[in-house]
Amino acid sequence: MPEALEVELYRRAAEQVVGRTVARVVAPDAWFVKGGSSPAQLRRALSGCTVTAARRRGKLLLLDTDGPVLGLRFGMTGRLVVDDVAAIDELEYGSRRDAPAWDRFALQFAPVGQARRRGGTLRINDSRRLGGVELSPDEDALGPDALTLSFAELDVALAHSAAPLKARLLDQAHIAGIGNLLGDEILWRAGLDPARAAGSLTAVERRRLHRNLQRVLAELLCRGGSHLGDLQDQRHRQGVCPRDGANLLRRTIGGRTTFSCPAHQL
DNA sequence: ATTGTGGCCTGCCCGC
DNA sequence: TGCGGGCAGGCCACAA
Repeated sequence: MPEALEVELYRRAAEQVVGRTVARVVAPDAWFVKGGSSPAQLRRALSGCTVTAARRRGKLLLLDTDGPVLGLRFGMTGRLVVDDVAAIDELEYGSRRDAPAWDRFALQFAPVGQARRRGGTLRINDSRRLGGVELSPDEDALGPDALTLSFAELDVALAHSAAPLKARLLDQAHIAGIGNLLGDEILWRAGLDPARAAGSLTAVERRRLHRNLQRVLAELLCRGGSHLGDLQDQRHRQGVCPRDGANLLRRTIGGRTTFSCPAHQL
C-alpha cells in the first residue's frame, strides 16, 4: 500500500506534468473529492491552471499550480498513472488490474506546441476508493516527513507519549509517511518492542531507532517499495524471525496487525 | 490535548 | 462450481 516510499515514486512520476496546463478535470466520483468541495468546484478551481511543482509530505502528494494547491491521497490501493504509465506496477494488497471503472480522478492537459501532440493525463486508479483529492489541503496537520526526519524531530515525536511505540510512528500528525509495513520493518531492525510506550525509550534506543528508520527508508526506496523489507516474507501467522528463527508474535497494536520478534525486539 | 475504537471502501482468498 | 466470511489498512469521526 502506498506509504511515503510509494508516494515519493508517485511524486517523481508527477514531475512529468510540471509545466503543463489543465484542460479538463475529470472527477466522476463525488465521494473521492474531499475537504467539502464538490467535483464542480474542483473543476472550476483547476481548469486553466498550470502545474508548477510536485511535492510530497508523508503520504500526501501535492501538485502546486499557478492557482490552488491540489492534494492527492492514495489510501491503500490507489495508484498514480501518468500518461497511461503506472508509476508503480505492483501494489501489495492492491489488484494489478487497471480497470477503467476504478479511475476516480483525472487531470487532462492541454496539448503543447505546434506538433499538436496529446497533452497527456494524470489519473488516480483506486479500486477501494480509500484515497481522495482535496483542494488546498492542510499540510501542517502532518508531522515532519519521515524520509528527512532528524533525530531531534524523532525525539519530539516520542517524548512524553504513553501510546505504543508503533502507534506513535504511524501517527501522521507526529511523523508523516510511515505505514504499517514500514513500521514493522523499522522496529524489527531496531530491535524494539512495538508495544512499548513511545516515551519510555532511552537515549541510546532512540538513536538506534533513528538510525534504523533512516536506513530502512533509504534501502526500501532503492528496492522500490514498502513491501520489500526483510521481514515482509514472514508477516503471516506461521512466520519466523529472519534474524534468529523465533516464532513471530502477531498482535494488534494501534489498531494494526503487527508482527514482531519476541526474542530480539525488547 | 491524548489514546483507543469502529466504520468506511471493495477485491481477493480460503473453506465449505 | 459458487458462495460467504474474513482480511487487508489509511484515514476519519467519535468517545472517554
